[in-house]
Amino acid sequence: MTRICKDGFHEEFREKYPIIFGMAYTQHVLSGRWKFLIIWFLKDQARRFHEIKSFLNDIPQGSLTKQLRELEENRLISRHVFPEVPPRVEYSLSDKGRDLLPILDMMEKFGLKHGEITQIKEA
Amino acid sequence: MTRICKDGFHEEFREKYPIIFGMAYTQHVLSGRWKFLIIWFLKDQARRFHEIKSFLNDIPQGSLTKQLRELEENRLISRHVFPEVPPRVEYSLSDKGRDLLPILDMMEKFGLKHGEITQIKEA
DNA sequence: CGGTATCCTCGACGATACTG
DNA sequence: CAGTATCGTCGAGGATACCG
Repeated sequence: MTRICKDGFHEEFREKYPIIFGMAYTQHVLSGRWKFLIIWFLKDQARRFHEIKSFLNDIPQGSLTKQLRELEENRLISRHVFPEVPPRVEYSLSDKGRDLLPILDMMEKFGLKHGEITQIKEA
Repeated sequence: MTRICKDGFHEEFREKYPIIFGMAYTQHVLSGRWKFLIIWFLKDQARRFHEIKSFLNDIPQGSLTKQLRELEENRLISRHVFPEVPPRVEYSLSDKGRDLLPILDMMEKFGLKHGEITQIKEA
């Protein structure tokens, strides 16, 4: 019987249980409340820090920075610093990040087909 | 400019920003550490509580119950109680849950293609 | 403009014990 | 067998202030 260990997508899983490894890895890189929105927002063009922040208007700067750093560590996006004053930084999708778009697309279709709002409290 | 509000996939989003609503909803129903593994495990056949627990051997009973309840609330799985002693409960995928399988499949492919292990500490 | 640095809250997750 | 009930931990996310 296949058994899952705590470390989720530990390296040994890649050979032993590739399916689980694959799903767990993808869930991992997309984990976080804003990541898939950021990826979707970058799909057509590079965007500046402030543009992303405006798009996600409720996100605190600190959180956005953290999410962007994680996306960068996982090579889903690239960060481009222009040596200008005032500073200017652009984020764009990498090829790896672009490979996620079909998944986001299917998630969108699933949500639109099946989405029901239950148990959402009013603000 | 499209702007995201805190409530994520609030009802009004369905009309205003269907793409965001769809992705957010799908992320929501799949949120949780074990859910996509449970769905994947149920893909071919109904499974008893204990079978699922054995598959996810590190999961505490309480956590498993909670994940199953949430999946059931979101209509991704069905719960079937057999009136026997000792009790017997089977979980199976609903049609809605089955619609997630292609997404899990793509997540698997993405993970296998791009998965790199970084920053995982040894147990 | 595009960040860091702190501190805090809150809920997911988990460990353990008990039950119909 | 398949759950509840309770309590504790831990870290993501968020609020706020300051910086190159």
